[in-house]
Formats: sequence, structure tokens, C-alpha cells
Amino acid sequence: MVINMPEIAEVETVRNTLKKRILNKRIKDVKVLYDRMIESPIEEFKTTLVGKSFKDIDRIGKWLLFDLGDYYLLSHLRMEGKYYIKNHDEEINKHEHVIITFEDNIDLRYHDTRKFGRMNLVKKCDLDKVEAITKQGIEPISDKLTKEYLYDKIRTKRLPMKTILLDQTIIAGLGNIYVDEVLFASSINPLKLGKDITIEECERIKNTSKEIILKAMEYGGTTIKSYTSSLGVTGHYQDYLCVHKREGQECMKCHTIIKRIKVGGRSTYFCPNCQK
DNA sequence: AGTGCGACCCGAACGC
DNA sequence: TGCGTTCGGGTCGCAC
Repeated sequence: MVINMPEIAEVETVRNTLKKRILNKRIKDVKVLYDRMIESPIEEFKTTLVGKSFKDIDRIGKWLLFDLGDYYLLSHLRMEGKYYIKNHDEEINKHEHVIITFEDNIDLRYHDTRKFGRMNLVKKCDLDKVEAITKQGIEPISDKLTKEYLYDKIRTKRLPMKTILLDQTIIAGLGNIYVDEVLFASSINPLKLGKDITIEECERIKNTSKEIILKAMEYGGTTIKSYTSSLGVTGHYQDYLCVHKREGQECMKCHTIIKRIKVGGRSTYFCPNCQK
């Protein structure tokens, strides 16, 4: 099984890798093969990009921000979005939906099997009007993520912790896989409600989410080196997973059988003994 | 306001 | 190359 959900660590890896390959090259042409992927008007999207170049690539939560000088190209990979660098004369794959061609006939191609990813072009001065960006919470790797911040955000919520940790406006960047791992590492049951979480548990969440994400970022950085044709995510970090996708297997800590349940419509894996 | 849930997609897995 | 159905994943928008 290949797990390649782009969560924050994978997006960071894509960002770092793309920065080495596409910065400061003039964009010659833009093709959009699936219009709904682009939230801006298509013609405006194309004409704004052509002639410009990417000055830098930033990241906020799971969003990539391609810096065009006066504009940002915002890109969210959702579940299966990937970027490829290919020669312009290579055949177009049926899942390649946006093709950005540079003046040296190298393409940056956005590939998305599920067509869930989204792109948007915004003027830099309008970035503070894009709620998807401005509402992003604090990242696990940030020192601003404190137990007090977390406690204050969740102490009145009647939602399961699984759902709360998936809320990008509280902690930005955790997805279904890492949330399961964070809750296991914190010994917290995924169904426990936010209002019942103690400040000590908030500290555990803060510490484990940082550790897990830092480790995943480090691992993503090493994985990418073996990558040749794709700048997407290989996702070999399943080697490090303790509970996610391990239903029926023994818990690494206590040998209890890992269970799978649905929480808020999402598959959730946990150890019934370690996470009471 | 807070919470719940369907829609968006389509390949893989599953059921027969 | 069997075929129809179900599932899943992040996020948004709508209903209550």
C-alpha cells in the first residue's frame, strides 16, 4: 500500500524541491486541461502567468504560495496532487491538468488523479482577503503552538479530538494520518471531546505533533533524493506509522489489537488500551 | 455560533 | 481481459 497524502511535511518537501528547479525562469505558456481546478477566471489565470517567473515558493499550512512578484499562485494538493518536471515534448498524462511551460521548454506539470486540488491567483495585496489562507491556525513546528493556545481553542468544543485536530484553523497542517499518530503518541482517545481535554493533554498534543511533523519533514527530505521523474510525494513514511492503516495488527507499545472506527466520517485508527 | 453532513472526484477494493 | 457498487481523503458550503 502506498500512502502519499500530502500533509504539511510532504508539502514542505515539494516546496523545497521545486525551489531548486523552477525559480526565476520565464513562463512561456500555460495550459489548463481541467478548468474547475482553477478558481480564478481561466483566461486571466493564463495571461497573468505568462511572461512572469516564480521568485520564491512559500508555504502556509498545506497551501503552496508561488511568489510571482506582484501575484501569488496559490496551490493546494488536497489528497493526491503532485508536481512533475518534464520536457515539454513528453506526452501529456491524462491526470496532468495544468501545464506551465518555461522558456527553456521545461514543463511544471500539476498531476492530480482525483482532481481535488485547487489553484488560485491572487494579487499580493489581496492575500489578506483569502480566508483559506488567513484562517490557517498555528503550525505544529511553530513555537507559537503552546498548550495554553490549544487549551483555549478547544476547551468549549463538543467535538471529538479527531475532528478538532483535523480543523486547519486550530493547528495547520495535520491530516488524517498524522492526527491518528499524534493522538496515539499523546495517549488520547480520538473520541474524547475537546471540552474534556486537560491542559496536560494539550501539552502532550503540542509536543508529539511537533516531534512527528519534524520527523516526517526530515524523512520527506531524504525520500525525495531517490526521486527522479516526479517531484511529488513518494510517501514511504508508512514505515514510521504506529496506528494509522494498522487495523488488526498489534499495538507497538502494549500488543493490543489496533482498532478502526469512523469519527466525523473519517477512518480513525487507535489502540483501545493505550488511548482510553 | 457550533456542529453535522453531503458534494466534489475516480481508482482500488469489494461483492456477486 | 466481468461488472456494478462502495469507499476514501481535505475542504467547502449549506442545513439545522
